[in-house]
Amino acid sequence: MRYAKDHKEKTRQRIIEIASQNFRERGFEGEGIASVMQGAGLTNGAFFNHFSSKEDLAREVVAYAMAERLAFLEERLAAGGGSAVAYVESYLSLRHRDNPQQGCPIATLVADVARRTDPVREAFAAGMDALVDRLAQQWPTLDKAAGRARAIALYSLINGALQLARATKDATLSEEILAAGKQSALALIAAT
Amino acid sequence: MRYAKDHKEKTRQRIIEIASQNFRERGFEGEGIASVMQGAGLTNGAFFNHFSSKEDLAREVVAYAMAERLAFLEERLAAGGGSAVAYVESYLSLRHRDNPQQGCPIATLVADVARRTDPVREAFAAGMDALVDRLAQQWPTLDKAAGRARAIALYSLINGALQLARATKDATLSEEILAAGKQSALALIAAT
DNA sequence: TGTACATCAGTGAACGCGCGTTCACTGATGTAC
DNA sequence: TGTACATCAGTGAACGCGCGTTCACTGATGTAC
Repeated sequence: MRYAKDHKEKTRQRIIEIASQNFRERGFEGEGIASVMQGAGLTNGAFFNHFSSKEDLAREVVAYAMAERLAFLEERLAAGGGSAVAYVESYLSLRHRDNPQQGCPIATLVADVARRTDPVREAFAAGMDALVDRLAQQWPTLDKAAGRARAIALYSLINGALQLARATKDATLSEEILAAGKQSALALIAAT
Repeated sequence: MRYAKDHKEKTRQRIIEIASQNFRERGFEGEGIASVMQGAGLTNGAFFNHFSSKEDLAREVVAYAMAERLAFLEERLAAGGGSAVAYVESYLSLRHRDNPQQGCPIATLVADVARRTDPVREAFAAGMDALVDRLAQQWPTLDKAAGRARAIALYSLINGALQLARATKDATLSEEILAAGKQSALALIAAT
């Protein structure tokens, strides 16, 4: 073969990584294939050697970003001695608000996903389910359904607050939202 | 003058109403001017008699939809004898999940707003602020800051859950999310 | 009252542009002998 | 080892299309006299 055995696979992965940042920053519809390929150091024509369509890339990006997020959650929980407090605090920080391109894909892509085709939606649902399962372990005394319910509520709350804070970024309201979200999320974590 | 005094104003309003539905359903970038105008029974050329640009329409739509939502919240609170329970239950219903085009503009437009220009964002922040103030009255025993904090947390939670339920609509996860969101939201309303 | 004119909301074709996608071609490298 | 060939990731121009926006024109109606 012409290149090292994993050359093509590495290129494909690079495209997915760039796209996962650009899609998070500008949305699926706000970011074009040519721009993604340029970011990966390639020209647009090479795109279709790797993906059958933009929608195909969207599916890969959602799966990749959600898996990456799960790994990040694991790491943060481990660093916090099993507690989700540190995770929530970084989630509702100014740093996360101002850097969507490498932040939680739920907050940046959920609205886009709701408008896309089944394969993209399925990838999102699978990633979401895994995140919920992992976060539910935060409350070992709750049974499975109750743990998942609380994890879902927590994700709804912090993801909803983060999106609101981003949309109101220039108003004082934005920091009020981050603070209120944090307070309520910490109470939810600590509830008996 | 050629038409009745308020003819142009009525047309303008009709365009805003159609656009507010279509933008909620397909996003700002997923819906075109020609399609909005066709929905209003006009051709695309007439658009610029009423708005200076698509971004200008976006600003009007956000202001309109947020004001409409405030009126809806008022009405629901009044119907519920001042309680937000009925509002939350309708918010996290299958009916609302499946009809974004006439539902809460926060859930459908917040991600789009975060990526738009200042005028659109300011309209959103103003509408959001009014909604928070109104919902805060739900807890007359709390002081102003605490009431707003709780209103913000409640909006973050239900809006976040609704978006997640929409993105996972075809999976069983979707109804699990609605139920978990409802349970947690009702607890938040009732908290002392 | 009747008629000529002014107004201006709306029409519809055209504009340049960027999009997703296609495709004939290139050229660096691995393989065969 | 050296050389001819096969492979295929990547190039770059082209495609049709829909977008936001512009503009010369239309024609229904109110106004002036």
